[in-house]
Amino acid sequence: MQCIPCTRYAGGMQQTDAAHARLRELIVGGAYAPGERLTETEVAGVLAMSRTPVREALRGLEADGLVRSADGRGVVVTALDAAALRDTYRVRAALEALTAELAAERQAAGRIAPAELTALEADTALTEEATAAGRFAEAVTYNRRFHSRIAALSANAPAQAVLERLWDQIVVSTRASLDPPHRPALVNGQHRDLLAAITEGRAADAAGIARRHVLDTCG
Amino acid sequence: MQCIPCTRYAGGMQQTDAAHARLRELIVGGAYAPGERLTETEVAGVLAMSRTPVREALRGLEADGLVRSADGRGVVVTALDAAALRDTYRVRAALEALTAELAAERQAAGRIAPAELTALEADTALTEEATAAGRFAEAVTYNRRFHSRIAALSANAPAQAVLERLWDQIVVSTRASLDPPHRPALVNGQHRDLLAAITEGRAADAAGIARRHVLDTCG
DNA sequence: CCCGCGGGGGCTGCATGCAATGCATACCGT
DNA sequence: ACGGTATGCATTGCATGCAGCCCCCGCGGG
Repeated sequence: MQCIPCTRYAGGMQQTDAAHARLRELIVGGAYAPGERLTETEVAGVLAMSRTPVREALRGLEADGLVRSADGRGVVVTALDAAALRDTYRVRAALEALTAELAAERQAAGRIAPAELTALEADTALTEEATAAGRFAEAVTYNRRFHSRIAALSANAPAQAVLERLWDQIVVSTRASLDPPHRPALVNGQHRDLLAAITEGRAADAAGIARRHVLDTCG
Repeated sequence: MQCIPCTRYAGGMQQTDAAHARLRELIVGGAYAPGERLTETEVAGVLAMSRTPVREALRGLEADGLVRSADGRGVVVTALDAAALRDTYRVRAALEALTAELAAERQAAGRIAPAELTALEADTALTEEATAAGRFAEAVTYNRRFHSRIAALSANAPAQAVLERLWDQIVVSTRASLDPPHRPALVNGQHRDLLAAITEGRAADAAGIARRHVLDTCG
């Protein structure tokens, strides 16, 4: 269960937040399949808390697009159909283009620490290794980290937040078909290209490569 | 109090949804100023319901980015500073470019009813009229409707949803300074250009114009 | 006069009770 | 045997009670 960049796991961590985080992990991790139904009562039992925080957590997941309300009958894990998935990929492509562009601009302006780029390179290498070794689950994790890191380098919080949510939704709805990565060589090559464009501060190139990359992985 | 395209005001409308919708109107409408503090108890009193639905509504508004949790002391209406506002505008620019591009593509494919384009033209004209007559609040309303309509024409639900949220946030944080529209002539001219690009199915042009338009209105 | 400290109040967070709703099922009449 | 209806159950939505926390204010000591 890849512990995704859990935003602010520190501080409050009330039961509602705990329930939200836990359920998110379960859904994104595939423990609950798309289409599966969750009732507050049942979840409350599983998480050993009362229905109130569970209820709020479910509403939060609904706002995240991970579940849909079943109109008074609990919630259902969101299953994006092909069309919705394509729409989502398009939004992601637009935003990854933006974050890549911004990251490249910041690099050109000397506002990015070299260690950040090194880490990015490391993720690229790890993704390639895992792919080559057939450890696909691991590759997916590194892949996501690569993209998340670029989003972080853009220093654009709203874009970052939206992208995280989109990524979650995509993971859930493509889990069934994602195990064999589509074209590993293409993907990894594009990662290299993108990394190079950012490193060299070529903003427009970075944007174009990122967009193309996302749309290529789409279907 | 511009009655924004209230999504699905029909059907369920439980107290939680009512509270969410009502509070959103109040915040976006400016009745609650950025930085203002809201407590569940107080809101529950004002809306004449118990704290439970209010509590959920506040969480929903937080997910919408309209309020921020004051860590146990209620919530505070979000006030975006200049940097955050610029980041938000950049995300909006990327997404408006996407929706304009998609709308133009759909038009080129003959998938858009002429009446839709007529309505778009009408909004443009109304915006111009209101601007010329100095009725700025009205102009803002038509302006938003113009952009929302294009988003709808893109037939991309995720993009549409994100854009609505961004727009709300921007309205709240720019209300103080928005009353005098920045460069009316420029804005209206860009609307015409965008409308033309979409009508003629020039997708790439539409994307570029939309992006430029949003970034120009930014600051 | 300033600083530390303790009590009180307000507010949240959670649990639980209650009523309403919608569905499934079983029963009864034909 | 079949259709319609009534009943029971599962489950939500909301209200309220209770405990904990934090902040503020006032008081006493230095």
